[in-house]
Amino acid sequence: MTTELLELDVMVKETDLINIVIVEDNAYMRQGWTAILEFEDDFNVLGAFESFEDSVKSGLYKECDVAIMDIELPGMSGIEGVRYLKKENPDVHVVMATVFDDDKHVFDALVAGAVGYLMKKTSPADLCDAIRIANTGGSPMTPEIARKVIRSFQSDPAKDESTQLNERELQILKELSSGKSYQSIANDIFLSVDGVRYHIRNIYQKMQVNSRSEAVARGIKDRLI
Amino acid sequence: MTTELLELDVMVKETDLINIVIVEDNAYMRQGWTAILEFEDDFNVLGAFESFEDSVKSGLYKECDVAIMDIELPGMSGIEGVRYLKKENPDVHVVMATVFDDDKHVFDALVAGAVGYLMKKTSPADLCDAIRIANTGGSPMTPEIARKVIRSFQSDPAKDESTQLNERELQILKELSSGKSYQSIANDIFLSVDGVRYHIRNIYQKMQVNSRSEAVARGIKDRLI
DNA sequence: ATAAATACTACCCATTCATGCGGTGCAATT
DNA sequence: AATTGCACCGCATGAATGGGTAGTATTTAT
Repeated sequence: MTTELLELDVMVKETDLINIVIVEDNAYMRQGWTAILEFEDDFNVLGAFESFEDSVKSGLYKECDVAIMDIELPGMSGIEGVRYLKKENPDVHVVMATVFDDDKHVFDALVAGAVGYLMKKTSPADLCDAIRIANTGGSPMTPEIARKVIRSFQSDPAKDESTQLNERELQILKELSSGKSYQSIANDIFLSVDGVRYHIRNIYQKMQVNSRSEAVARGIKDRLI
Repeated sequence: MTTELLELDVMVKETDLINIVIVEDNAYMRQGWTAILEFEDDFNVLGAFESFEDSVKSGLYKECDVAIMDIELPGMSGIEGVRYLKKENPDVHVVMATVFDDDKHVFDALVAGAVGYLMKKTSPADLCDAIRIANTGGSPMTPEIARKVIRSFQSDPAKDESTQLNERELQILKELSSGKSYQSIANDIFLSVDGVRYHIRNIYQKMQVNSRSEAVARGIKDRLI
């Protein structure tokens, strides 16, 4: 009777439509995506949340096919979210959609279990395509991101000089590891604080990190210190 | 004539009086010390400066017997200052007078070349005594500081459990080394951000450091990570 | 000779950190 | 039953950090 009809209805939806969950803290972005995706005939937006925690509470993941997730979220980050999802609802295809395109974020996300990685500036059409790709087992990503991924497989020892720290940077990295403040380092090596910052930026970029402690940890592990 | 008299005058001063340079950025403290020391018959305050750089520019160190120096200074720190002085004017006896009493600051100062180490709360009388002690080749320091110094010689491997990181702390130290923010760590180990902070405080205290990168560096070197 | 590249210097701004202080709940001790 | 110690939570604040952007002087390349 009624229940059977309802069940049938659900069945049809589940098999025909791609069920989507959106997690994005920016309200404009979230609503924009929701509107775009709702407009597609083969999409069904189950819910849109501003934090990963909220999305979990909704319990929607068990019927979700594809999740679009921001990395920068209040509370648990998108990357932590993916990790969590891979344990609890491993069937959900998670696509990261963020503003970060540095190697670390990309790889962290992919390692954590994301199947795709988009930039937020991706066009609506591409976003939709990405979801369809993810749903059918593919890995949507921009060419730039793809390049990064590819590079990670080839030429592991292909460390060109652009990833090597020069004398100055090495010196500063050592100072960093000793816990000195920028100001102290500047005094030690006769540079302005901003001069020190200039080198530190470069160090972080070369080492693909974004904090002092990461740089120190990596530096020690790579025997640079 | 006049010049000879002047020279004689200087000679007398140099042999009779203890020539002192003060480096302390806090104006109240600086003026207070100056007043206290000027009041003593055997002291001669050559100058009082708010930064080490200023004190160097004055050129007074070449006739200075004892320098009282703060650690926390704008620009070059007191510890860096001592290091500098030990090269340029090694005959100056530097006494650190600061608010820090943690092992690291104490040892850094002493290693850098300071002969004494006082707390700022030291009484005027003790301060004067300290200067006389320093001038005659002694090492003035409070009993607490002395204890720290002594401890550094005895029982190097006497690491009681109070300096060992427990399970929780070790776990957090590892997270710290990976560059995660407090918030991320909190999510990872199911604690509040302030709970994480609580442990980090303890870690820093046990490891005698006061920054994330120092903790990471030490942790790796001590094979805790 | 002019255009890049390099090594800084300088500001700005939001976030993160370090740290002090007080408070809560719980378990072992006395 | 009262006390103490420990793990943790919250709040507040100032300093340090990271990232963006832009400008300058000196080399180096073209």
